[in-house]
Amino acid sequence: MDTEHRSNFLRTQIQNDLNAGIVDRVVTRFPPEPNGYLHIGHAKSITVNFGLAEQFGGVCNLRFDDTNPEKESQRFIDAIKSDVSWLGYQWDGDVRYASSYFQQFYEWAVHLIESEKAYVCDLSADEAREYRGTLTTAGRDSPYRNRPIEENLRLFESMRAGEMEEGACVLRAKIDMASPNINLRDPTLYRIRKVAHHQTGDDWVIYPTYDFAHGQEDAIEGISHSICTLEFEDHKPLYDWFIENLPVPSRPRQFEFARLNVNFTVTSKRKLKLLVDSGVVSGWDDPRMPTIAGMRRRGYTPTALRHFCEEVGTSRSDGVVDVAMLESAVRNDLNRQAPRAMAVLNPLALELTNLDDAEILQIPNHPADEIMGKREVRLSPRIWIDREDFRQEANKKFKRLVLGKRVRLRGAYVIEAERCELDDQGEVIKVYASIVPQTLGGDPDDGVKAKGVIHWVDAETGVEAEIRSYDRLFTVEDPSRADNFDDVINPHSLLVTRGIVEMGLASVQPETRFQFEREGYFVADRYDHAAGAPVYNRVIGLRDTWTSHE
RNA sequence: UGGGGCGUCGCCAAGCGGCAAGGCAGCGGGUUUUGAUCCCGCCAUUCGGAGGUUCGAAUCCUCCCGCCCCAGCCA
Repeated sequence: MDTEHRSNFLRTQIQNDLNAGIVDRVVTRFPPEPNGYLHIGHAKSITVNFGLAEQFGGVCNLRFDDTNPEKESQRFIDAIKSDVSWLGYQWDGDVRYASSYFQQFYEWAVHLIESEKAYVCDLSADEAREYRGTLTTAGRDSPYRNRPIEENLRLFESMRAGEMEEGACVLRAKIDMASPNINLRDPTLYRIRKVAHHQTGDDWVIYPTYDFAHGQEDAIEGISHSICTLEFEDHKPLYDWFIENLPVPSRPRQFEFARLNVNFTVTSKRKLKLLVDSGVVSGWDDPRMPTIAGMRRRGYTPTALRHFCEEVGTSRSDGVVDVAMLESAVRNDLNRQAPRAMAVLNPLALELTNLDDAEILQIPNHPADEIMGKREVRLSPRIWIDREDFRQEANKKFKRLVLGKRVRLRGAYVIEAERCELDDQGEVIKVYASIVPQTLGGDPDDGVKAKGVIHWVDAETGVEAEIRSYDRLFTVEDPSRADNFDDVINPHSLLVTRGIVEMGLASVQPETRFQFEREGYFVADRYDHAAGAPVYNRVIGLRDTWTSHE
């Protein structure tokens, strides 16, 4: 799919493994827990995992890491599958579920008990924490640590049979309570949770922890490179311990990369959920959300997202990527693939005093791509222009319409403003202008060129549309550090107005993207746009190197 | 002051002992019926700091400094 690959440590690692014959086929996996919507950080993980498989001719699985039924649901599974597909990736075979390996995990847990490497511990959560010690002091052995194998077997079976209450006990690995790596201080393998599971129903009342499940899931699926984020590096010794002490079918290895952070946005499920629950945004797929569903609705493209992830690279150093990089990727793709059209966001009436009958003009859909063809646009005596594009007087830097001066109507004639009407407040309510003859395909004969070009929409055929202009959700670079979310929410992140769009824009399919010339990129809303009642979201404005110079 | 990571241009990031890629942002200039795009040019004698090894170090060694992660029966 994407052909250019810049160097990074994962690609180097995999290439070396292939060269050395350590692996003969690359198999990766994207393993989300279905407890929320995917966000930009997951997009990174998806492109890394699927991208690596693609580059090296391997495959990538989509596996739901559903070991904690309390927070998970089918709704999230559906949303995640949809997001991955939308990004343009196809997982190998069927979707996998950690829950479909529960019986195997149970048997492996019994295996550990039988080899005296796991035991049932009756310590309460609080007691266990106390026994665990601290970062600088060793932990103490649980008083249940040396229960006989038979007793452990009996107790574990009892846990599984639902004869124990939640929290009464857990199954723990017997490793080293004095390890400087806290993950090795007899970690929990199984806990009792008497809740129905979205996939396995009431089959189980004990569920494996991430640590006990993940590596074995990878082993079962023959994952060659298990890629995760940096915070799991401390878990690798444990990951390897299970692989070494269990009769697993393969020996996957874990590699970690730094998670993606983007300034002016938050990427933690907890905080995103807070935005949704507090009503700051309309939902997980609100166009201002950094969720994949949100960015999709905003009008971002899969290609832009994939290129963005490739451009930021994959390394092991923590960093914060400038959101401008994401916006650049979006503009870059849209500039290439979005047809041009005209829409007046802030309508001001203009009458062409010397145009008797309407004309049909042929206007190119893309300035650099003839293949996109041309469209017919009607020009009648009454049109709309943007209020920002007219001034009664202005200095020479103002390249738009000024009384007594000329400007080019995009794709049409050069016009000259004659006079304007004001209301009681002194606001301009209508402009009268005349067409300069012979200027359809060229400059005026008298040599007085137009100062600039403005967009317009025919008043007779233009259609009123709802325009949703989005801006960044937060006012500060690092919103996650704010004490109170309310202090850093941008109160102007959504501005709803009514504009006039050219006729053709009213009947397109939802999610069709355009560049509204001189304004920015817009997308017909995925849900609310309808023929005859157009709703457009501003994806991103055009790059602007001028307003700050005025 | 336990363990594990990371420090290369404002931001991201290549580089793996031979003399600092690229992208984003920024700044100049050109083209332009989008103040867009496109094009051209500029933008780290220097790689967290200090020593050392070497003919030669961002790359190897030592010490120091800074930042991130770990004490869920979350993932």
